Amino acid sequence: MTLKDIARMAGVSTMTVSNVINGKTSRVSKETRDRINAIIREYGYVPNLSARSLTNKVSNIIGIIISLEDGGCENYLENPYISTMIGTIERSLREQGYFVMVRSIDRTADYATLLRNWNVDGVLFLYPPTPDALQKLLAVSTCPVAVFDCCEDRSDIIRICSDDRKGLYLATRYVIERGHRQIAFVADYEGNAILTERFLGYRQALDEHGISFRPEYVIPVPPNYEGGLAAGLRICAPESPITAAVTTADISAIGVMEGARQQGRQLPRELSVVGFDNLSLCDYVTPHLTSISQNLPEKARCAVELLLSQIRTGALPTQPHATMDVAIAERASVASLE
Amino acid sequence: MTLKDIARMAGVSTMTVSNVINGKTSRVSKETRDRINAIIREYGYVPNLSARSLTNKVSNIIGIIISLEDGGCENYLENPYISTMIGTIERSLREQGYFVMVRSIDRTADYATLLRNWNVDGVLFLYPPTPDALQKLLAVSTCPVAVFDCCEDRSDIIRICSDDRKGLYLATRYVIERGHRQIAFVADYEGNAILTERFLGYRQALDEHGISFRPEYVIPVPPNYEGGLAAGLRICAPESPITAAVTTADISAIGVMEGARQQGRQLPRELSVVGFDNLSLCDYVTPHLTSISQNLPEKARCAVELLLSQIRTGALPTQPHATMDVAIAERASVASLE
DNA sequence: CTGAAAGCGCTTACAG
DNA sequence: CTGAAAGCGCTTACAG
Repeated sequence: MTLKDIARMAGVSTMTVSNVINGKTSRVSKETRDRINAIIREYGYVPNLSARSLTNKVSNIIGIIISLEDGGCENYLENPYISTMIGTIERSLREQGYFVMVRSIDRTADYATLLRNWNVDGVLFLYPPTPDALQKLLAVSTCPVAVFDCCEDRSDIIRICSDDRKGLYLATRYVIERGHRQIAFVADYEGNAILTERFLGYRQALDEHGISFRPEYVIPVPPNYEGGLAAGLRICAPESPITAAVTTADISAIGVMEGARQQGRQLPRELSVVGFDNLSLCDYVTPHLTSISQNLPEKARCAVELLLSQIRTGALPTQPHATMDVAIAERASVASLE
Repeated sequence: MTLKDIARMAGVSTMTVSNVINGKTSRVSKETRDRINAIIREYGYVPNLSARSLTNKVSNIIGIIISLEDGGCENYLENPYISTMIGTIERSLREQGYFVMVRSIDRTADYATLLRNWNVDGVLFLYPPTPDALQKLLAVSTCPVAVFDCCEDRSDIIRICSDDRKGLYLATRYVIERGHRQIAFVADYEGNAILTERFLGYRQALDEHGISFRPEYVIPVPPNYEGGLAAGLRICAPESPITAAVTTADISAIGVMEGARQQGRQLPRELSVVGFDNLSLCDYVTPHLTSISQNLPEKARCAVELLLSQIRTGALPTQPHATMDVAIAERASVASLE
């Protein structure tokens, strides 16, 4: 069933049908409009969007790009963060009449090809590419781009971040207020903008409370389970004076707890830990993990809104950088020291 | 840059360019072929797939459908199972030259519309719809369909299951072999084909070991965290003789453990628990959860293979129903009784 | 208010 | 081995 079929049935031209479908009601009399709409409903006509895309030069397709280039998300497959984001993004976009293509990319060329294959209207990067990779990707981009958690100070793309500095500030202050003074920061932040932000939050909380920073309390591990485990083992080595650890991912925090346990520590009494992301995972582990919550659905929706605004107006939003607020989600993984 | 541009540059017709691109090499002389390929490479030509889709009636788009109809996956957003599947499916399809559209659907009409909007070549359902819903969906399907974990005995679609019965048989036997006799089955299986399969595995293991089945040991809760929690509280009520629980989802098992803990039980000593799915979650909880592993990547790849085979040959595979083997992944959540 | 025509970028018989 | 023409299903100026 095509426009032509409907036109024939209604005894009008395809152009008139097209006008009705696209709501250009001013150009069609009420009678023919009703007649055409009745036929459309009766036969369940559905427009062919490839054809529309071909003439309109817009596809209503948004790409969710998962960059594999820098191995930054080797285990994205099992990351509940990813499903949460994809799910919320898909739903928001669908409500706005868009379609979601999910695509992992190995090389910049894959990305360039995808965009032109389908006339993609806009793309969302779930992870920030490295500055170099981002530069290359933007060079070949043919549509608006939104990047999550990209801390680079550039104003030519949409960026949606969380208040990372505040996140670790809150986490660190929280443990300080409970009497901790020997606090580890678990993440290899150097060279990573977002982790550096978080590190600065940690520093700020220490400074405000007159606790001097000790470089040896920074445990430079990747923010995943294995990294956390290694950190936990080190933090809880015999004689270690550290009583609390702040992390940059729930998974990392869970690794730290496991490491502490392997060193024979009782949790949370002998080591307090704070996560980051506030995944439902936090309720599953023992002790339940106190974490920094990001409100992922809001983050996803905010990105979608900004991206669609750019697509529709053709202009970058006046405020293309949004920072989502964070808060501490208190559970049971931090002990008060007496 | 279009076919026409290339044709002009090479001094040939668009048809010749098209033939080169589509590898119909027999119809073009080597020289013009090389000339055209050089131009394509130089200018980085990328075909417009909407146009190709329009003429070819095939789109190379595969839909991953997430059915919201029966609320069966209310919390799919944070389910790592989903990201694992989407990730693996996307990668397999990409390697075969296909594109993935992810789409949640509220009503059958959404689905019908999607398929015709884009001439979708095939669809994958991550969750089995209810039999009724499936019937409706198939009635409007215009392409091959593959459904995960659909136990209905129908041979007109591709179905990829795990050996659910064996899964719970293994889980139950495992705890029996460790001395347990009072074993709860945690899931409201009635009316759910897949859960019924698992229940039958539980029964079989009991029977084989001469343990009589007790209906009151079936805890009819939904297979999620909250359901597990409720089950755990009940299983570990004072005076309850139950010493072990087998479940149908890791999340459910984690809920059971939490419920047991809330009743003051020591784990695993005072309650043994087995999960299902073997998510990485199992390593994160305390005690580490013994579970039934499904090999999700293989499951995803198998589905992709069968689906593409049907798309390419136009005929349902001779064996459209695949059952993936399962195994027990031993961790620390089951205690041996003396 | 309505229509005939051209065009989006591609492929496929059909001729030569 | 190569090309001219028609067509996929849609929309958009341009006329009337």
